[in-house]
Amino acid sequence: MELNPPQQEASVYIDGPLLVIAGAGSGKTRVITTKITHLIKECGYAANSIAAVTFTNKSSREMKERVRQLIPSKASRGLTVSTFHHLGLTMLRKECKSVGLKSTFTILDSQDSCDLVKELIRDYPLEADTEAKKIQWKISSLKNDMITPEQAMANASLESDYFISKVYHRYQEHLQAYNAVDFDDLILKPVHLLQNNVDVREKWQNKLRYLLVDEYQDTNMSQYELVKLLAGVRGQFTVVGDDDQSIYAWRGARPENLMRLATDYPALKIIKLEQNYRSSKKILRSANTLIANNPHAITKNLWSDLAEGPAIQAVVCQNDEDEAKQCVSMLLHHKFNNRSKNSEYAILYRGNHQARILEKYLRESSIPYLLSGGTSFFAKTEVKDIMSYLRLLVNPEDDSAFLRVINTPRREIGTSTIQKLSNYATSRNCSLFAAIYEFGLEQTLKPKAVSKLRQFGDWLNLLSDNTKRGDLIANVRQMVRDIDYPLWCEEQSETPRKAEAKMENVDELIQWLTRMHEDQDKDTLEDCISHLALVDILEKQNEEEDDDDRVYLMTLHASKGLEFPHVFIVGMEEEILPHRSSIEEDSIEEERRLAYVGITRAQKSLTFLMAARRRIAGELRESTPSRFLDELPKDDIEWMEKGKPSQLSEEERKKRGQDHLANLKAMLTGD
DNA sequence: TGGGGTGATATTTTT
DNA sequence: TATCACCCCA
Repeated sequence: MELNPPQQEASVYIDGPLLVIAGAGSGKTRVITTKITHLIKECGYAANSIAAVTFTNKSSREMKERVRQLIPSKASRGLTVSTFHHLGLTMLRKECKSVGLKSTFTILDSQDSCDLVKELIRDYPLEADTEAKKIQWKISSLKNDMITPEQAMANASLESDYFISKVYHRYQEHLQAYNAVDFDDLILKPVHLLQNNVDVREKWQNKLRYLLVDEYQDTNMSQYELVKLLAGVRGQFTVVGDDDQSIYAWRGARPENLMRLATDYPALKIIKLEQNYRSSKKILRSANTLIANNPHAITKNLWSDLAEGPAIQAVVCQNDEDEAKQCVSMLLHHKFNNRSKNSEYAILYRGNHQARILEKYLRESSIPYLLSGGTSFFAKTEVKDIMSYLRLLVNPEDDSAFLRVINTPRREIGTSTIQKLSNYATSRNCSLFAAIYEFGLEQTLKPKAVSKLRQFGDWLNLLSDNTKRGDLIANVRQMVRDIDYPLWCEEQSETPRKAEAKMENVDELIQWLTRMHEDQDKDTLEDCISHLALVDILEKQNEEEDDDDRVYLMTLHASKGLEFPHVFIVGMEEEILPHRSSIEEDSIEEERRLAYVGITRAQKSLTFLMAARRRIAGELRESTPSRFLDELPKDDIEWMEKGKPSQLSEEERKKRGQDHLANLKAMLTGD
């Protein structure tokens, strides 16, 4: 398939900074990947001087894959396709000395940093009403806005803000002391480095001579700054985004960054991709009509060449149970009539809790589904355990890893021993690991406890030595054996099946390590581990499980960037789709964009569902149809009411419903 | 150490 | 109303 004229223009334009406004389904990834190959093949750019930046591991993987399809891997060797955070990490690894980090620095995940905040506010029990999660969130917001603790303290007008900035200050001090960074630092530290160090800045500007950024409307302040610093005055970059798909302002994204570019780079060229290759005319018209209710800095007229398509359905159900039931039954009907596969359907909703009831009915009808947004692979205990061992192996000073691992599996080192060890380490201002071998420890601890600790320390030292010399992966496997981890898994699981699943996860982790070790020429364990900490294997697992045919179940947020032939959006009600708090905070526009994102996921058919009554926080409440439904073109929407109580008794209806489902199932399976 | 009882809490989430 | 984190006790 050929590129259309604006796509073509965007992929060959290299005379200066370029902003591509890419409407939903307009083929932006194709433009980016084509442009990368164009830069390498036609414009003489070395692959290793090009960086394409995305937000998620998933999209960066996808982009890598698509580049691979376009040019031989030899030609793209050295090309950077990574997330913002990966790019930041790469820079930090190379420049850690300049920002006061030892090369062994570790990355705290959100759980770790939350624990750290919790620890920090423990000393202020009076202020504990604002709990750790919220404070962590605010610290993160400040960091995304590039506000230093000092600035935050100076700006704080409220007592609570002042408190938060004080915690922020201490938080940063502790990170420094731990030789650790959090996710936000992966962007922020490189930004500060490039701002303050001309040599380093020029070095990176010369290394990365062309930048491409995807989903630009999702960049926050620090990411904007990073791109700007890397691009420099030369301004050789292409950014792609869509202001109508900005749905992450609540976590610091600044969609106005799109237009800010025009100010910062007067030479900015703007190209719009307005042909949609995804949705039927009716679906696209609905999306356009809806989003026209938002103010626009950039006008855009998305059009489609595809068929008119079937009417969009809006189904009013009795209550939330009924809504889920109708949704599943309509899906089943549709599937039967169109002989389609489960994987052609997606059910989208505003909040994760809405998934539960859908799951219930999907299970009842034995429809397999894929729920996105479960516990991430790295949040699983077994993975966290092994990761902590690995982190400790790389950096024995990593206290949080030490604490997690010291008595897992059990080593008969109890809380009181650890408490004393920790006190001692604090007084000597050294790491927990270092404290094990201090002479003074014998005064506070029983000899038995000391010998247990040293036994652990000796083991770790030996393993660490072996790892430096011998085969990395073999040593990791040896470690898992040494600690009898399979046995521990069995003890921790109710069923042998679960223990097995845990060990499979451990194995998956090691396999990832192996792969990384082999193909990304990361020869040291520490490189592998720090990279691994940034990769979400869950996504990978999902993809692998994808080949069986399942209905997709996900939030509207999670659906961005995806497409499905048939889409159901449930909970089209006031206080849910414009969410209640968004109504209160007067941020309807982002909610409208969220609805827009949902609608534009659909290729062929689109169905809205709503419940006339809904259980919210245990209370049955009347609900009003979402205002967004009123904003859609009337002629394209077909309204219907379902689940009206008939003369039949509740029992009878229930039975008929089940019979109906059973019939459908029989038709489908007994085909 | 794990289970049970209790109380708070109820958007969206990636790295 | 349902879930979850947290705490305490055996």
